[in-house]
Amino acid sequence: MSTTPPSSDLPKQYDHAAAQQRWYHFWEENGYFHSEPNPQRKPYAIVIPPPNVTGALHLGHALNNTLQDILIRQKRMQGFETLWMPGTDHAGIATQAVVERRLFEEESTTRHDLGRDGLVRRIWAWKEAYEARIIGQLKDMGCSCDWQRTRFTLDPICARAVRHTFFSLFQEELIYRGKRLVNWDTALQTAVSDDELFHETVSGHFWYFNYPVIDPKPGEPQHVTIATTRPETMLGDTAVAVHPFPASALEGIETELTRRLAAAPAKLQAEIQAELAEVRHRRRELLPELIRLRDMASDGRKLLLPLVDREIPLVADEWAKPEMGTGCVKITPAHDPNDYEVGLRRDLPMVNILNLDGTLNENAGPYQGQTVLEARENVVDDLKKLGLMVDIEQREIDLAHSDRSKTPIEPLLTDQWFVKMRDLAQTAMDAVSDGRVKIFPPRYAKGYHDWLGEKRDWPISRQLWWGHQIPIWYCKTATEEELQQAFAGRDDVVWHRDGQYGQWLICAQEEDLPEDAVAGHELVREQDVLDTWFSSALWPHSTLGWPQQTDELEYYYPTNTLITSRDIITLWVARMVLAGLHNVGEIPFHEVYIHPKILDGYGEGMSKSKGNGVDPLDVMEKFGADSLRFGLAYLTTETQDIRMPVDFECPHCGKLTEQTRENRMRPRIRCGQCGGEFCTQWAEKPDDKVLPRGPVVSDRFEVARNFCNKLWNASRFALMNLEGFAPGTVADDALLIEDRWVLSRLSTVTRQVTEALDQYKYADAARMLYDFSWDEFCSFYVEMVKARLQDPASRPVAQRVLAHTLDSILRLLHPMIPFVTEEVWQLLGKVAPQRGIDSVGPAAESIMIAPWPQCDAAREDPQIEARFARFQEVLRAVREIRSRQNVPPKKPIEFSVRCQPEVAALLEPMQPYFVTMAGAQPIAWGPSAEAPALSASVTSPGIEVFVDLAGLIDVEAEIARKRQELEKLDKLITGKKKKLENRNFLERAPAAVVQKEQDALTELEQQRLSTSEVLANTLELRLDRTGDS
RNA sequence: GGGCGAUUAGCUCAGUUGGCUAGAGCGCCACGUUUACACCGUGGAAGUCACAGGUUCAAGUCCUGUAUCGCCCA
Repeated sequence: MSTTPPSSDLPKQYDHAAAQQRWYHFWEENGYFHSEPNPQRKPYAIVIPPPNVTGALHLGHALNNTLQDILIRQKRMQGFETLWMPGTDHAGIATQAVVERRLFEEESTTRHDLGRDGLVRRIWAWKEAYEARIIGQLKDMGCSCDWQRTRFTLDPICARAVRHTFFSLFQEELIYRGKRLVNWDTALQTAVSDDELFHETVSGHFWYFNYPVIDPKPGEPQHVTIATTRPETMLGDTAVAVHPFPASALEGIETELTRRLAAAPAKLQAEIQAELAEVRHRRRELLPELIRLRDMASDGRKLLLPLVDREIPLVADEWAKPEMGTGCVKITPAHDPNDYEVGLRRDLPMVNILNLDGTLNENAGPYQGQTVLEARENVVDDLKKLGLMVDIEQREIDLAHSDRSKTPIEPLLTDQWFVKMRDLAQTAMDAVSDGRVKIFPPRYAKGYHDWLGEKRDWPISRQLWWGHQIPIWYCKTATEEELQQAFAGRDDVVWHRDGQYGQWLICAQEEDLPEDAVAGHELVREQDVLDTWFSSALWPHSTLGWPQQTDELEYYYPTNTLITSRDIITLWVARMVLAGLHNVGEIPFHEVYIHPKILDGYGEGMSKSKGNGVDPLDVMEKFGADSLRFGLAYLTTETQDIRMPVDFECPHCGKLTEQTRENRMRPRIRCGQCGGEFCTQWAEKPDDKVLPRGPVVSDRFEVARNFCNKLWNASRFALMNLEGFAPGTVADDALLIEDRWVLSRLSTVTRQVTEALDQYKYADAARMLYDFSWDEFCSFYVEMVKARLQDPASRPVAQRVLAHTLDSILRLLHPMIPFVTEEVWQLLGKVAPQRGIDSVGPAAESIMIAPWPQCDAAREDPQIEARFARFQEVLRAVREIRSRQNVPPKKPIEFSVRCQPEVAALLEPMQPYFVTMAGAQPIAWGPSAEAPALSASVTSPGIEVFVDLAGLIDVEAEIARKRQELEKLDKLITGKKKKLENRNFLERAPAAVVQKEQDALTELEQQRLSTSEVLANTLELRLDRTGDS
């Protein structure tokens, strides 16, 4: 058992660092995080979205994991057998890229120097380091993951699941090998994905060339003119396209522009006007030519591709834009994404002219061996010599570059592996549309359906070394009989014929095949690895042991909830659903909660590359893990992303410097207050790095920090006043008003918080608990119970209710702020180990495993709550007058309240509390209560409060006040009257609403009457006084 | 270009099925160390609910359009 400081000597400020250390170990050592299948209880399971081992966790991860831990801790307290399955993701390309970059920067080594095994070893070392760091961060945050079950997407258990999945998909012929245009990085010689590109505008040229027409008919043109920014690609042209309906296309554009012109603001009109003129010009001058070409295309006319002298067709396709260039476009299907689509549509040959290193191959004829740029120059020269070049324009070109090598990307047609999505996608769509998988907020289901609905085949191969190597062996020479013989009696090897290359594709389910597995033939292993998402798609069942039918799989699957961010709904969530359905025959989770994104002060997403990120460790160091968690939960609303302006905190003087777009990438910053310099995450040079680091923080966590501290101090008060605590139940008639009230509110809040968390309304739950703890428990209950705690007669009941209420508040808050609640729970356990008011029992040895509070409808008392509301209203009025009139806090005052008898009846029992909480003594209640001659007043619906301040009143202040009030009342009364004079309103609005408005008007008029009376009195008094002096 | 979301106090955000005399925290102003808390207490000031139309007895809330910002997809 860990030690806690004696309760008599608690610090005024909660020491988060000490508590975090103490209690995380305590929980872990007691095995509270671990879960085993237990038929006695219902399971509740969450699988973590495995963080990349690329780097440390950022604030987005902190949010994601906080929300999961809140649910897991709540469900654990609710008695479920809860499993939070942790782990990390190998993140193929990202991790390999990071390690390769490091190697190059630090050792000037490339992956080719190290070789495949060498590189993979280095990446494993990186993974070990970062996995440890990530898990450390999650532990710092208090995450209650079952660490004994930690998985990694590349570990043997996950690898086996990947092999089995690949095998069965291959066996079912849902995996195939095919061509695909990829973004080829010629420097690194790998394909890169779309999100690893950046676009840069470079200055280039637009060349116009003529392609001769073969055997033109009389009246037909001798040439077709095309334009291109990449002349060398003409060597791979397999067609020239012209629009199939140029007339209607141009007409459509003109109509659209005319419409836009009419609607456009003045400043845009000139631009549209110019476009319109251009289109009209084209309709007159160019259209007849385009129609002629279109007719030639449908007549099957061919062109002669210069330089390589290949016959290519003229085709009609909508990709040719009649409003652009010459209206004709060359088609290079193997080297342009749009042309590739045209090639598929028009069934054109695809001629690849590039080697993997970026030089031209044998299909480029005389240009073979030249680089792209050399070929470009030569092609242009040669076309010029042939007299086929008609024009050159200077032009800005948007060029895709590889983020990793910073070199231009070449689109390249290569062999890739694919998963057929038609049927798999449908199963995943059905699971959501028939409600087996529910997505929250529901609007995100649209993107899920739209994306899956395209049913595009999933390219799963990557030209990398870090990942699951595809379990395929090629064999060109064996016959089918030889394969059957070699693998006789084995059901873990299947093969299909690859017609395109005349070879066998052999897939092995469990074990790698030796090169000589087929006697007399060589097997060659596929070098590519699988897309990372292929392994993460299996995460919910692979982590539970699939393909083995483990107890865990049986018990926890399907898991309950998946919590993730919206950018991977398609990449990950959709694929988990279809993989789960395919492999296990069951959805992977019942509900998906999509949480907000964290943005910076400018509304931009936080990212490493932008330099606007916040490190959760900085937040935890300054504010504590509880504050980080509560702050994030408090901000997690349904529709809003979380905007978080951030500051650099000067390590010398503590002064904050706002982080701006200008300074956020700087390696060093000078503090505006003390002039001291500090370094940032961008520091790389030694003379920057020696400076102390300035953490990036956000004051948005102050609310949470203050709240934790408030809770700590209220607990401190309770602990200090629970001395001599005697456990015992409390009979209803022993409860005082404030007890009944706080118990009533506690029950309501318990119900509302439970409901809010069930619907992933984290912010609502956090706000309700914040408001209840601070505004009701601290500001009222604790204040009101103080006197009773001094009196031996009333002390025991007060102690019991106080201990019980604090106990419940702690439990309700525990999922959000686990450390401070455990700290207090342990302290409370020392002074009140047995507690409860309905029944007395021992407190759980840890709040983590204490039962979740139940609401108790019998305690909910509208009468008491109404009484309290009135009390608070009057108390506020008295305090307002005191403050307005500058009456010293300790000076006793007297007041009277004019109100209906039933309101007076509600207020009367509260009399002693006015004395203790506002230093004010009521002297009269009810309809006949009169305003003293000299008074300050506050008027609110149904209640007028007068404070007798004879001789002390600041008359001018009251007069000004009353005049202002009258003005406001007059405005409201006019509005209400107008409404009530409106016949339509009286006739059409529901009677209850009309009545409500009528009552409100009566009330306002009453308030006005009273206020003007007081004003008149005061004015009279001022005259008297003036007369006196 | 398509889809989704946002726009409410100086800042960051709440605001249920239309019924609102629009709320909170921070910041600001005034007062205050009363036996848990200055990471506090009490009170106050502060809003053309982005803009323009429309529906309705009634619009912060519903509809249409515009502007600005963000995210996703091409």
